[in-house]
Amino acid sequence: MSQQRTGNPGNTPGTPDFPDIPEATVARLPEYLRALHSLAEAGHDTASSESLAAAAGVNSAKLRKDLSHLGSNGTRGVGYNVERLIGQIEHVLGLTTLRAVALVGVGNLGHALAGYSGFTTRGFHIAALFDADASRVGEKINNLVVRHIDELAAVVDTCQIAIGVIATPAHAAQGVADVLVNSGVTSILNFAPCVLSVPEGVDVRKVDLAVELQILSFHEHRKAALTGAVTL
Amino acid sequence: MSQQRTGNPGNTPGTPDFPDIPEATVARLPEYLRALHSLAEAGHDTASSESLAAAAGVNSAKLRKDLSHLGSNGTRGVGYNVERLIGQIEHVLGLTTLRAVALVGVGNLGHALAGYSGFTTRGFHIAALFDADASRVGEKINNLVVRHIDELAAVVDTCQIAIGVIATPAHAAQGVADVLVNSGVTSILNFAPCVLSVPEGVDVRKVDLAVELQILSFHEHRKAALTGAVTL
DNA sequence: CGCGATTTGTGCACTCGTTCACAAGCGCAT
DNA sequence: ATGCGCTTGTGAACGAGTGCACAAATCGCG
Repeated sequence: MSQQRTGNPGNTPGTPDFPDIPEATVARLPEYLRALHSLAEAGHDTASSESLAAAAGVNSAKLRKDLSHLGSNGTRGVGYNVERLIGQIEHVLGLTTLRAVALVGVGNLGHALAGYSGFTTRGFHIAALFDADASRVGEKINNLVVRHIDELAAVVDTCQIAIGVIATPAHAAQGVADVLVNSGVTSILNFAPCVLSVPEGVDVRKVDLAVELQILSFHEHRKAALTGAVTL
Repeated sequence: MSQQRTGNPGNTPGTPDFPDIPEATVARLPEYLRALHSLAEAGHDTASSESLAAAAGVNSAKLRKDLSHLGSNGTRGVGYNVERLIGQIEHVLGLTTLRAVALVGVGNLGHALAGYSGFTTRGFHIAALFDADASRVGEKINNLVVRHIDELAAVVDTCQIAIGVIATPAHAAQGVADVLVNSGVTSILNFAPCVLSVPEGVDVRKVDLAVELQILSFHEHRKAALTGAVTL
């Protein structure tokens, strides 16, 4: 996974109401949430750490430790109450309110993201689409009209948008990030293959699709070298 | 970043020719590669660890240690030879040969991936598209015709495809993974929000776009709680 | 009511990754 | 040729994350 984090350099304060949760745990909570939803659909109303861990693809000790961070209480001898745990994780992740997201760049990837149902079904609402290309402005995708990027500040402000998604070419990404930040966005998901510089307090996560393939390529390469060596 | 790894449980053998490289380092190499290309385009022929680290968004000590793992030699007092280092990283990542990739699922996301230029420009060649939906078969995307998934095994075999990308709905993903593995694919990039079970020796990386947003949501939530507390 | 089966929560040891700080090496100017 | 400034490579300290193993807690049943 490729990612880039900024802001809050290491020290989660840890107020009583807001226990400090390790970043590694936070990164796994969404996966647990997905697994829980899947178990709930299958009719389970409780789940043991063992079964839940299997559904989430981790080992059970790690899962228990992770859940312990959010003051969770399963019942010993029984397991976790699925519905209750879903609620707890959603609360911690801040998914109790639908979050509005601004998507910038409706090229190949942006277009797909705009239509991706996974966002809407998991706590997010794509509130507005933007592009710098005037010829794309006005286009309608999924009942949302594409606006020119100059309107971004105004829309972000009126819609109370805190999260921005950048799906532009790399050369445009930093400029878009600046506009987003100046408009009040404090979290950015960046699909452009470049490093963004943002002021402290703004979180950036980076997803680079080619990077994932290159990591796989490494393992392919290694496997090939090893089996080759074995054949000798 | 959300990811899922399988196979080679921890122990990279580390043959003399193939030094054992920590997974964390491997995950950063593609980013260094991108930064190097960008520096090369800008006309630099050498780069210090400091400047390269800045371009890649890491600190210089980490970068130096990472590069030291691949027996790299920069020159003290000068820095790294950009072209040479590009070659070295490409070699380690196995990017010296163009790798063929099979893409399964040409829905919203798959469609975008098929057209994503970032793959082709960075060492990969999408060799074939597949879908289970007969009404999509025959459709042409980017000069590639969509084939029915039943043809997958044959095509993977004749084209020597080792990497598969799954961009199907979650419920279809495991089935597709099984077909891929049985056809000889040994690395899978999974965009479906579910855990795949694959035999040992097969590598799986998972990218879940909604998970990234949910992680950002957590930080938003935390920031809101903190500034709220400060205002009190 | 008590006992055994089961499962959580967690202290501890350990591995892995990061960061610091500095010695060794290189080039250039004098 | 020598010394000086710069940069790499790395040993060592540190910190975060993982996994084990077990005590504490809960339920069901006799």
